Amino acid sequence: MKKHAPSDAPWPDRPEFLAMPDSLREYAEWRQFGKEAPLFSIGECPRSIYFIVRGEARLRRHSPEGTEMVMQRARNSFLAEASLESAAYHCDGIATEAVLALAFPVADFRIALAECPNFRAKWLSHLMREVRRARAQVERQGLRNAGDRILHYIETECPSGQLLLSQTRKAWAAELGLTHEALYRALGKLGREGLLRVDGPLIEKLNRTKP
Amino acid sequence: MKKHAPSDAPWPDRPEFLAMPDSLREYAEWRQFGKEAPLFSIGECPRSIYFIVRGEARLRRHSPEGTEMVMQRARNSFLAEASLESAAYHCDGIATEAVLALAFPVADFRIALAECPNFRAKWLSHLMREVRRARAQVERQGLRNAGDRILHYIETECPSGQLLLSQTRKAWAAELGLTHEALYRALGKLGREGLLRVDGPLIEKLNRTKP
DNA sequence: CGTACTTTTGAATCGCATCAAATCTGGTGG
DNA sequence: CCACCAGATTTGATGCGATTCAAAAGTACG
Repeated sequence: MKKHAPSDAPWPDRPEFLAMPDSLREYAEWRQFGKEAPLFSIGECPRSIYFIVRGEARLRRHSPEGTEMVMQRARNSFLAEASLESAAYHCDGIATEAVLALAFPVADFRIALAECPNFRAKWLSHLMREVRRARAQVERQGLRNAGDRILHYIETECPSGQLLLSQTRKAWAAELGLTHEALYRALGKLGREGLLRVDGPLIEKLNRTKP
Repeated sequence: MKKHAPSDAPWPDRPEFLAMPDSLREYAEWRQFGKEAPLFSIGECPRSIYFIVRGEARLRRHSPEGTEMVMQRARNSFLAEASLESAAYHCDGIATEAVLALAFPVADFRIALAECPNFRAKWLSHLMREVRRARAQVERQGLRNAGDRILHYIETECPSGQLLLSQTRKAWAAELGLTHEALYRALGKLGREGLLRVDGPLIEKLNRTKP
């Protein structure tokens, strides 16, 4: 690990990070990104795998008409895991706030995966979780109703039924594939119907069945 | 491998299948499923990983209102790879036509992954491809326009620009997250606009830019 | 030949996107 | 501390496109 790690960096606690062999850690490089700064851009050849230590980064694409689509949000986790074997990035990687990240060279990453069984096992788990997450997102996008998407999001992302929104509602709308206006209105409607309790950034699903 | 393999079964040629160690093959079991038969159901504990040798099987879920959502189509490939470590299936696995499949016990599958580097490498590639595919599907569902989804599907699923539809259009509509009526109309419109050449089951994207 | 399903077209409806505009909020600099 | 500004939040009005319901024609299969 390069010497000049920011002193106040919290040490990542994710299993797939902890299982990483020291040999790979040696090659990691600390990098910082400002709000809206690109970690990488679509079409580029992946040289590093990023672990987002602090802040948040996203994988996103833009439709021809300009609508933004969010494919992944990474906080205290890896970003763009599937790029480990791609010849080019399929999405843009953007810091949505100030980001502190560890960059691992892909070649060293592959070697570590081949040589360290424990690390590999955790990485496999991580990938499978990512497949399930992406499929849950597909299912969510398939719901034609704005309210249903909101409820589905809370159900799949928040086991407790309580969502503490760590982003603006506008950004959340993009993640849900909605316009922000549609999100505001749907939140209001769900609140009035007693299906949701909205209190600032805290959004709680109430266990009533839809009439 | 159990003795009574159907004699006319084509031998799978997928790299992740070919790299499989013989030890794992020993434990595989041939299974057949009729049209619409369930390979497994949502909530069940995964006991087998299925490789679809002949025919097609799908991973699907139903929204509360009954709309069908297709998460994965498997032909000559594994189905529900992410269930290898789940306590329960998150989707239904359904044969959309007569299916011949190989069922591998999950425990033996995990052992083979741990012990056979070559197999493991192929499996990792396979998982990452599946992540990318799911994300492409997320992006597609994010397109609000029926025509855009059709074009996106051809672009991402058919490098040649030609799609030979191996399913009914109605089933394709479900995969695109559309009603079949919307799909028919959008196909007609794209044809009239000269963006698509539709000829029975062959659908070809023409390289004109949208006006 | 008949039945079940897909394909196709039509008309009405509904929800979301879009455009517009009025607050509200947090952060910056005077 | 306050004025100010950019962006988020919220509400309103309008239009478009997909859904829905309906029905006819085509197709596969026993």
